[in-house]
Amino acid sequence: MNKEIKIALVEDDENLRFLVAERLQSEGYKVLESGNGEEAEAMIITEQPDIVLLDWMLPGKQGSEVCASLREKGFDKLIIMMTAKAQDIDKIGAYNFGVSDYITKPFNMDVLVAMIDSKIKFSLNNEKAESHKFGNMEHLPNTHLLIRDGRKTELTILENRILLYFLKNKNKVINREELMMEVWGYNADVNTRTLDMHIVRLRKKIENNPDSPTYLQTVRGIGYKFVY
Amino acid sequence: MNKEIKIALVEDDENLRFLVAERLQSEGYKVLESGNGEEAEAMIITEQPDIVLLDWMLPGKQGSEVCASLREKGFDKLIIMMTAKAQDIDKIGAYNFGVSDYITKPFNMDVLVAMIDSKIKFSLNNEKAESHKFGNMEHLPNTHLLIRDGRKTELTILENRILLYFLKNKNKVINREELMMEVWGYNADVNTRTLDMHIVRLRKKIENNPDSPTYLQTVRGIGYKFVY
DNA sequence: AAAGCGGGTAAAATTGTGGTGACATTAACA
DNA sequence: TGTTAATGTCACCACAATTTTACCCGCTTT
Repeated sequence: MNKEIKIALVEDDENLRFLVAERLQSEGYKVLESGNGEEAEAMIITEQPDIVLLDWMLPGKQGSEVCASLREKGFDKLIIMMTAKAQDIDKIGAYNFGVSDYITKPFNMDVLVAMIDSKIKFSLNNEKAESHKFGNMEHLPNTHLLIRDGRKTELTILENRILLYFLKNKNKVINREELMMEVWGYNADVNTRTLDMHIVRLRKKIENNPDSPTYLQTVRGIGYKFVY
Repeated sequence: MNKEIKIALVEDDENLRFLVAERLQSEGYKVLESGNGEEAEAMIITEQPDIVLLDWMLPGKQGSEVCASLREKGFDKLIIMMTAKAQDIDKIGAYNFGVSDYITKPFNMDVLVAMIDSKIKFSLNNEKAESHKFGNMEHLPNTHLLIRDGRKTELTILENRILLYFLKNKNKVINREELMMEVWGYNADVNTRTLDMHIVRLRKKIENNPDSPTYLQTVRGIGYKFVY
């Protein structure tokens, strides 16, 4: 390993924390431990670890708060949420807090390590997290954020997915079918109006003047295209 | 089928794999099989199949890892995840690993085939990014755009279709019937004036001086021809 | 229990495209 | 040069595609 990777582990259950920390250390990572939200936050800001493993249920301060707070303070590395119930995350809208990914407890240690390895490789390759700029905006798909002149707007999961697809296919006319396939998958059971609705909502977030869109343009009779 | 479509099938359950592979082959696809994540990865990178069918639960390396790893290595084709539990995918955040779509096991073979067909249809369409140049103009049929010295003009569906047809038959005299057939199909119930009208509108966009067309010329008594 | 959020839908409002008739212009040929 | 048929142009309108408004539902948090 050519660079020491720091991982912050925020978990109040000491047994679990010990287990995870030991395993991660044995994998060659440097582990920073904390069992408390407030403390963790300060530590993370000063230490700037490459990955944060964050428990969802923390005494005092909720994981979501810690996460949102870190993002506020400009922390842009990976945050992996650890949660008890599988369904929680999406329901909770965790991505809106800036969570990059999550793993459900109880988890297999191998899976966790694999996940981290893969994330690390990715973020090292890309140095910075993936990001697309257009006009005075910047889209950070990993954090579901849209930055306009420094001000942040949160995107929902669907908005994020739609925008990302457009950005990957800029200037190309995308028909509704294709877009729906991309967003809802093959078993799309939503009607076309719904897609249009999401376009409207997205426009409100990305367009300087949503009434006359400059980026996300309609192509009458076909679908839309993203121009920049 | 004008092009051989390659599908990589990564599944450790040999019975299932055999069934799927056989069906896909009978549909005319070339199938590359693998029951192991590591091996599959190498194969996919070298073979570059058009679609990867990837089991989520693999011995050794998780499907998610394989997927993420493939994406890192620049593999940008479709990856369809096959998973046991319906809820898993969204919960797991599979899209973050680069999964394009998923199908839940047990699945109906017909559904799988339909899904693949439909996916293929799009990804093949996407490959062609044609462009036709004439004079100081450039026509991008996929974007419905006409670029004249860097300035863009939008084309409507019909304009785009008509222009494309002319460009594919440059210097050839096209009679009205043929053109109407091309644009409105065989049950065209529009009158001839309508076609002329579209020619006029198109000329306004493509001709430097629409009053005396140089590209889209009239062939009195027959129809039109596109000269360049 | 109530409020807030994401996301889906129906229905009304709006808009742009394309079709048409009426008329002008042109080209061909006597 | 006059006649005629073919083509060009204009202004208008219908209609379908799209946008907007307003609402519902399920879920979560307080």
